[in-house]
Amino acid sequence: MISFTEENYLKAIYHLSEGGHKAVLTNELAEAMQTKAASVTDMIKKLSAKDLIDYQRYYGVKITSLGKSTALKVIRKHRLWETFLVQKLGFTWDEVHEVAEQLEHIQSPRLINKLDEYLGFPRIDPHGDPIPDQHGKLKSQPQISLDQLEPGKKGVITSVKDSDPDLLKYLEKIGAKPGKKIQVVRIENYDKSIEVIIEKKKVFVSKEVSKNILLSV
Amino acid sequence: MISFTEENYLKAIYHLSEGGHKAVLTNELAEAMQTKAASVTDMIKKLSAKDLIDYQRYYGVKITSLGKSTALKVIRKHRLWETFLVQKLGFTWDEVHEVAEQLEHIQSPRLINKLDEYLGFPRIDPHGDPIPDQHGKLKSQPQISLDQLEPGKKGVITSVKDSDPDLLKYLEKIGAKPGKKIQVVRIENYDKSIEVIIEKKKVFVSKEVSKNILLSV
DNA sequence: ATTATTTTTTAGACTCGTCTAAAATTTTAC
DNA sequence: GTAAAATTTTAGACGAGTCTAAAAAATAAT
Repeated sequence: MISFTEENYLKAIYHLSEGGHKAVLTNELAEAMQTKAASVTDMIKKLSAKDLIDYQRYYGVKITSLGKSTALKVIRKHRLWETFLVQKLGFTWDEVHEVAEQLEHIQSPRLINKLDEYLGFPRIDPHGDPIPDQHGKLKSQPQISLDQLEPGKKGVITSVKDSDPDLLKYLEKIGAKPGKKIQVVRIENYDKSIEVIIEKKKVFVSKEVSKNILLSV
Repeated sequence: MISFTEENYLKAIYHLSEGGHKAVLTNELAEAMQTKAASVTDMIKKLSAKDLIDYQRYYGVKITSLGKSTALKVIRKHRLWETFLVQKLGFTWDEVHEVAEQLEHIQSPRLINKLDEYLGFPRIDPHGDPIPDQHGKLKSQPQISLDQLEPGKKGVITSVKDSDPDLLKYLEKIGAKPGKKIQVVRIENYDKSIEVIIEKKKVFVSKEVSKNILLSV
């Protein structure tokens, strides 16, 4: 049986490795998990013993295919619960992350499949992130972040990277939600802040914010 | 902060004490929690230090009013989730207990109040048990168990004590669900099994089963 | 290429919840 | 009213997950 904590580590490794592509360093993981490097090393050994990650001392970890599908099953639950909270209970998209962090650990395949059905088998969550299937498989469309888009070019917002409530409330206010069209007007050379058009309105966003807005082009 | 385990102990103490009236003995609690008496003693000290129970060594524990409302808030969550699972996700009443045992520990007053609203502020759960309010207050109607009803007398099934799936499936089959009228025809002297009429049909139930069927008269 | 710095790992300890075995207390039996 | 039996508590230990401090390995600097 996989523990609550192990699931959280695995999820962090999945995200930091950008879906299992990069190796993840001990300190990165410690930062992400709000813990100390020594604790990470201990946990890494446990996950490695369960074949969820490949571990070589001093070289960081890589997630295995078993680890990846395990992580994606947790992410599936997280995103389905977020969808439920927004669509059925009337939460706003900046309120759901914390609660979903708890709900994602409920163990009941029957529950999650019934929930999926109840929600009408949604493909994306309220932040635009794709929802993995029962087997932990994810179809991901190619996407780039707003800071990589050149002036004049257009895209459609697919999702938002960070789940920080302040960021989400801000994006809500400027109308930057998944599904909306966005066009880059100008990039300020000094600080790389970007002038964009969203729903016919001109808006300025900082480079920091633009890195969190993901687009399909 | 109260832990997952502490919540479970407190709930067990509440139930074993029949709502806080009786003192609960260490061994009773060990039996209920599927653990050893020594472990119970340790946990009792922690709950006592948090003023959730009154503890005198060798004499068992009594739940305090703080402990009682804490337990009832957990029970509120349990029963609201059970109601959700049955009413919205299409679970049957014998399938919900285990999942609700997990869901009841989710910490989010906002979530549980939104859920309550979404369900239309239900007063009872799928087993007929009353749902406590936000403050951990419970209105309980007086009820007796079927084995205490005399021949010829009638009652309305209010709830079912045990949440064992086999019992619930059996009661479903014989039509003994909350809200149904029930009349005692005869009590067999030898084994105290009872012949009853539910929805115009004669049914025999054992004493063991009859103790789990609660009625208002 | 040797030293200095950063990163990672080990060693030992702490809390939580659990256990077994032994001691203390209460209850029951005679 | 004392002995036997049952119950409860203490003592000491263990695994999970965490920590601090120190050692080891890798990376960067001169």
